[in-house]
Amino acid sequence: MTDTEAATAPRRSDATRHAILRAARERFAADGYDRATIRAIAKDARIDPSMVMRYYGSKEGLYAAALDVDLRLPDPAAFDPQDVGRVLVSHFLDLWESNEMLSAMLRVGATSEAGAERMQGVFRDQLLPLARHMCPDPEQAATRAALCSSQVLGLALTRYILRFRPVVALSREEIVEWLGPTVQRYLTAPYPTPYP
Amino acid sequence: MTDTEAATAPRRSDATRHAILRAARERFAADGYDRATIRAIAKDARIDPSMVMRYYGSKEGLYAAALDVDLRLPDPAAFDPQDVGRVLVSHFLDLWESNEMLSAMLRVGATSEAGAERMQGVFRDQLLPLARHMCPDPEQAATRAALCSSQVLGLALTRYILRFRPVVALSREEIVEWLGPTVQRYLTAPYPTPYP
DNA sequence: GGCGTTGGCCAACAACCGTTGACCAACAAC
DNA sequence: GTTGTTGGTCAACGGTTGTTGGCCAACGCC
Repeated sequence: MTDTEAATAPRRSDATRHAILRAARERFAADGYDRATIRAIAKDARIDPSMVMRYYGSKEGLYAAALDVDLRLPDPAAFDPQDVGRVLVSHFLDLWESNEMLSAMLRVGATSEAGAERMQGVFRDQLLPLARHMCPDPEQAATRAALCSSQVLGLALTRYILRFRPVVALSREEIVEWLGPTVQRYLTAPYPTPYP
Repeated sequence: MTDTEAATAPRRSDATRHAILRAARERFAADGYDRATIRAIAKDARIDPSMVMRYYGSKEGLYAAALDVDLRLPDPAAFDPQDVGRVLVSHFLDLWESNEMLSAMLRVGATSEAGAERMQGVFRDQLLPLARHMCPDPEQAATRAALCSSQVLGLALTRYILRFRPVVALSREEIVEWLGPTVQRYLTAPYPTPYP
């Protein structure tokens, strides 16, 4: 620490910090904001609850640190614009199943005001630029991006949170086949409902 | 009560019971299961918290009584099968905006296991029969009904819970125009994606 | 060796939760 | 007028939560 904000030599406590974050994501994803207690998170990370406070200040602070989400959306130049629907749905499925962060974010978003606002930010900042590149009229980009998120989040909600049986039973390919065209239409269809 | 389970003459306490239920629905819708405390609900209903326990046994019991949801889905014979998408989306919009029960159910469903199971039941029991009437292959009815709910609940989530700005800004007609065809396809399209 | 910093545990606090049971006013029945 | 029922309040219990502060062991530096 003698250095003035230099390359931050790795501290011994970094492992603990990381363990706390990992446990916090798991608990937030499984239990939501209220039921995910600091005590339970600390027990998972095998440290004392007071350590969580010391490293992250408060429960709110821990939540903010744990759910720093990057959707890692693909580059619009990397695929055929006519495939954007399938590509996106497939990507979100990957995201949701490889990482507990999104489930955590969704559960907390449905639980607390702060969580909802953070979620707004994530989808606005990351999905909107892609929508701007894909849709015919840039003025509609926000609306179209939001429509996409309504379907994608609806899938996540029914599949990972509410666990509707038929949605859980769907295979990855079936989901892409069903939702891909929907997302495609929301992003690229010339105007509301120009098909039968 | 002297009568053996007869027409139940209206008691004086019925008003209180009803006030409790109304307050409970509001609180569950606004705060979710955990944050909707019995004390707060009782204060809204202007009675003592212990009355809630007396009338509904426990918080779980209150929740079960407050969220006895009837989707009142329209009769399949009452509209053109080609319009089922728009009819359903429009109906769900009505439902969501006329009543706080659905918001409450969604928030609690995202919060607690019991809430999620109740929600499964509601959509399975009430949406599935309609799907059976509408879709080509009855074997797929469950899947198609679940896909519909994924889109409808995704809309409700982003509009009423997370309050994504562009979704909130959409007018009723725009929503019907955008989501109607999606729901229509999920219910009646002959097979996954038989269009470009 | 002495000593400050770091990483950690322990015990407690104040607040709030669901829940309980004792108590009370009003009213109807007899 | 007594008595039983109904609708309601009040005060408390036991448990859990986020949060705080004091104490302790290990290590690096001089």
